[in-house]
Amino acid sequence: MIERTANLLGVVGVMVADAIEQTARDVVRHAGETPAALVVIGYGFGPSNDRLRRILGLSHPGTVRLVDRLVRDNLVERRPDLKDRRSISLHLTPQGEQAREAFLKGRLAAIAQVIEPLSTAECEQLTGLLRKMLSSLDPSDEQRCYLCRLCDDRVCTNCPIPADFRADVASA
Amino acid sequence: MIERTANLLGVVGVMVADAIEQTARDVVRHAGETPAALVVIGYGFGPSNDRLRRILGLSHPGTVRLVDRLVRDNLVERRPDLKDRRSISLHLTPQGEQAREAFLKGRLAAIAQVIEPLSTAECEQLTGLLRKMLSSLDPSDEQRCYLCRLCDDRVCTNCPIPADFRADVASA
DNA sequence: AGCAATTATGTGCGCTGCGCACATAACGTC
DNA sequence: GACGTTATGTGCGCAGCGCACATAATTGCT
Repeated sequence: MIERTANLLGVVGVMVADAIEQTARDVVRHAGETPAALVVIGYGFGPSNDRLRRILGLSHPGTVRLVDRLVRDNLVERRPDLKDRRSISLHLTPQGEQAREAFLKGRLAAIAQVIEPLSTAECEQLTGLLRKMLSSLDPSDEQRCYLCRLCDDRVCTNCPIPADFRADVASA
Repeated sequence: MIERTANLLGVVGVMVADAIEQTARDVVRHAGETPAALVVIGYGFGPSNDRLRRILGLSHPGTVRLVDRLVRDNLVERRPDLKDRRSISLHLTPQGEQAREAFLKGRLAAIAQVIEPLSTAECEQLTGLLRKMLSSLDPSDEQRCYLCRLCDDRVCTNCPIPADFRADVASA
């Protein structure tokens, strides 16, 4: 019965998402895609407004206002893009780096609480199943970026769905 | 490394939650706790505003407005509570029943797509792991209700976290 | 070089979902 | 029958987001 499995995964999925959002509210004091923006900008490749927009799946004005919030909170700064004076380049402030670290750490801790009852062997089992689910997806590049928008790259080794914006990190 | 497992679960959890919310937007045309309200009211025990508020974890005014939306859309009706004339009793209209069915079906379908690459044996494995995670939780009754707020009771057999509001269904 | 089409950013405006403070009606208790 | 409690409903405002529009810089075409 795949339906029973799906139902349980639905409960756990929502539980995990709730825990992550709660962490975001506690640490970043913002909801929606704002914490994801913090994570993505934190990769340090200095994305433009439009690049960020595509990764987060937001409208253009929504992204502008999102960045406004982060700038107002001294978490992000807009730098001029020297190669294209229309564009801006988004970078984290030291406070932003700190907030990003705290959020990612809180995120992992919140999720770890859910898996805590599992034994080490069961964790390995679960890892295998999750990897299989993720690697079997056939999303476009943009969708992959969207999925990875909250991912903690420090612990994401051998990622089953490498988002292509990671490539920009190297070139930054 | 529990952290790598946690990170992957974070990605899948958000993916599942996103898929469920997308279904809600498509079918119910509302976001937030509105689809959950439809599911909970659909149990048919005629919850009061306050009962619903506690299950969904919303403020009282937020719940009133939520019900306003559902009433405006002809999905829910407020009936007088004969035993307590302060209270109201929330029930789905035929349209509401239909919307609830469509949402729950869409939810299962969306999640099933994520599990689809797994074999039958792997599904069983996953079910066991999910059940262990859920049954090991130590939430209060209210938290349990909150977790089950989107659950499809038609396929939830031998629930690891039985929400106590289910008991009201029998007495309704 | 010059001018149109494209691209990137920012602004007014409104919508949805939600919480706080407050008001009102019914219940229970003494 | 008066008072505290409980249940519902109402202004009001805020966060997050999208649409339509405006403006500036780049690209491409001739």
